[in-house]
Amino acid sequence: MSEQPPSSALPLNQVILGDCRQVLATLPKNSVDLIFADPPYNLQLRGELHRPDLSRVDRVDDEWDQFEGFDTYDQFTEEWLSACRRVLKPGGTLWVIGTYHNIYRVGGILQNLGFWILNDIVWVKTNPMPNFRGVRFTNAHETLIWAVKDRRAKYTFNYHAMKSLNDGLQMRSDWHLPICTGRKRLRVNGEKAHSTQKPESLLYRVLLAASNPGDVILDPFFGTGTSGAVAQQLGRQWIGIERDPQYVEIARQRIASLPAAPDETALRATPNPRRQPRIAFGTLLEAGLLRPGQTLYFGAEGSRSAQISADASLEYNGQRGSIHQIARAIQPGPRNGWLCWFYEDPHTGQRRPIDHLRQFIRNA
Amino acid sequence: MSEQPPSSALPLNQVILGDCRQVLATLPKNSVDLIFADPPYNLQLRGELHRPDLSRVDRVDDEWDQFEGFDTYDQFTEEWLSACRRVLKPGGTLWVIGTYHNIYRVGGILQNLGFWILNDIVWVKTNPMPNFRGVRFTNAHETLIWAVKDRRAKYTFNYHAMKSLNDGLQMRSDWHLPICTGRKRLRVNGEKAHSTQKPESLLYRVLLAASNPGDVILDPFFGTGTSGAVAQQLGRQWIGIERDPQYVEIARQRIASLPAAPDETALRATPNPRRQPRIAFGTLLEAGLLRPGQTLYFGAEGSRSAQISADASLEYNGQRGSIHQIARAIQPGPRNGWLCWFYEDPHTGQRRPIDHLRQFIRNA
DNA sequence: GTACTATCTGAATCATAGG
DNA sequence: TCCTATGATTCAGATAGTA
Repeated sequence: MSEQPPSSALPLNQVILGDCRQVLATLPKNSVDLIFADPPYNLQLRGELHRPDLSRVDRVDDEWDQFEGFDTYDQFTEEWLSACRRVLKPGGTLWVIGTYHNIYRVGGILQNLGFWILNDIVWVKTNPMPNFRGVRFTNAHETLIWAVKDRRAKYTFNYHAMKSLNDGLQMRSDWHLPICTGRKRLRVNGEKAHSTQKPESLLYRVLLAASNPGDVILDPFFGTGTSGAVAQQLGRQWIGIERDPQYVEIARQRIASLPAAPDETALRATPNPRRQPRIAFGTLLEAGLLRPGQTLYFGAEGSRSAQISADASLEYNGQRGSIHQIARAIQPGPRNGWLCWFYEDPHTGQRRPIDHLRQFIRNA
Repeated sequence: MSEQPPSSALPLNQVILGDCRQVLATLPKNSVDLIFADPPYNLQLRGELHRPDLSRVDRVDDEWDQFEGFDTYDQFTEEWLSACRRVLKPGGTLWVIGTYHNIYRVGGILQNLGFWILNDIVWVKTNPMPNFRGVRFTNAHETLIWAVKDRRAKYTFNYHAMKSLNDGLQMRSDWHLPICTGRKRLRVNGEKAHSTQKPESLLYRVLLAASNPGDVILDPFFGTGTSGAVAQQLGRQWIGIERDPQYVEIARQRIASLPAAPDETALRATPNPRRQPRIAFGTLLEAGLLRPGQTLYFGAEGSRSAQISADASLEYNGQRGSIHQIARAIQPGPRNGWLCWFYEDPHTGQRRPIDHLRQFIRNA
């Protein structure tokens, strides 16, 4: 769980009707853990919402108009990305999904705003729509960008949960998932309710990877509410912002009809192995497991050795320092002294790593 | 074949030493059919990285990848992209490869310059380097952008060749190919000659998809010349531009030592779509296990033989078709081409069924 | 020659708590 | 902000060496 959000000020688990640029300005800054955004592809598509004559809008072949189109889209993009950045916690992360029509604009602008890209992910569609005219490659993927607000801040990544989800191997940046079809596709009067409904499997992986139960998930282009539905089922809090009243209504009904969230044990992701309490090397002396003057050997077989001083420093060829420092002096590079140094078992005469003695302390 | 290039003015099949921004300015405009560009990625790596076994990762720290910031990188990008655009024919296409470090800058800028994106392609690596610290997703892909100079112009896309290469299914925007390792990786004194050498299979697919024999292929960041080597083997003309004299020398030697290009019939792409076996025969070509123009023998001892075309079809006595179709043409009845056709082992001279190579791929 | 093992490596924005 | 100590962390494939 992340640090406590000022959740009293947040309209949690609600769909808010409005343009995300204005709505986001009303929310407290540094209050959201994760933002998932599925923005409109370009200005032309946005225009389609207002003007019925799609073909005219689509026939932008004049170079100036084209540039004009990019300019307007870029401005829109910069506005909603800035507004998102303000409400994110420093270690909060942004996910944006798009295609080649818009993702290069979005990616460049979010970098300019100071977002730090952690990965880009390709959603490889197992069942994409073919290219009917045979003039290009089948457009079989979409791209997600995962970025943190502040490069130096600690972000949430449930590494072990992802590894577990991927059958014991590290989760990779290519996700092979089917598109949303069949019963999962929301319909109104037989027609699909939203033209770009994302599959819940995609959001499941995003939220499981980069948030914890109780975290606040915000979606500035909520549409029919896939992100909210998955957040609800995964025990996350959510905020949806959507401009279209019809979508808002569909999303509200969709989420209201969900079963109650599973209990918390089911939601807990594969945890990181618990951090072991820190034990100082000197503790081994105090416990009598090693004594001053005793010899430690570098490696299980090598001949190099050092003497333990009463203050738990090692003495080696006139040098003096911690088990880590002396190990690095012998073999430059990152060294964990606990694994480098061996003591001689007084009974068997065998060498054992001093890490065994530390385990002994920890278990006691 | 595209319209006639003013090839007299072009320095064909040569590596030119110099900065591509200056060199491109000396070439005639509207003269090049396809540009493949693998620009510096601007990786911005910080400290050293070690594997869990404490071995050090040999990072990309070449001088050519150092930029002061996004501003400098953007300016550099705009300059080389503009210079490329000038020499391209109106229907010529540009391919650029990159990762999230740079591809959003590059993609945005090329759109601003008037390039029209046709597809983006993800090269999904079958054997990427893992994320050793477990703090992100394994970075398992790179992105290629395919764009045409003039949106209204006719560009080259060998749809049926791609379909044939993909075993009768439309070629998709996700390409699953291994990275360049082992013997294929050029070395100097045991060290890799170039830190970012691309696999030939990737260039093979690019050039087969978007160019025709005789076309002029230009690479402004030639490096050790993978694009030129593949162009040569596919019967395309090529121009390489490279700043580093060492890379230039390596590339020249590499291409000079190639076998002669196969004849033109072998290179002609299939005019008609065909049916699909389970494993694509074309994969053997992409993997470099067989090459265009190579001879296959019908049976382990017979004298009948056929030539392999670049799009993985066979040519036999003026007939053209899949390994199965041609096998049936020779011996009517149900035939499994994988078991009928034999290749000659280059070392032992023995004939072996191509099914061995399929097994090799399957095991790999 | 074969089978098995050990070693090496690849475009990577690769840690964090505590003093 | 910097420094130090401690701990957490890898997959596929090729090659070389050994039995």
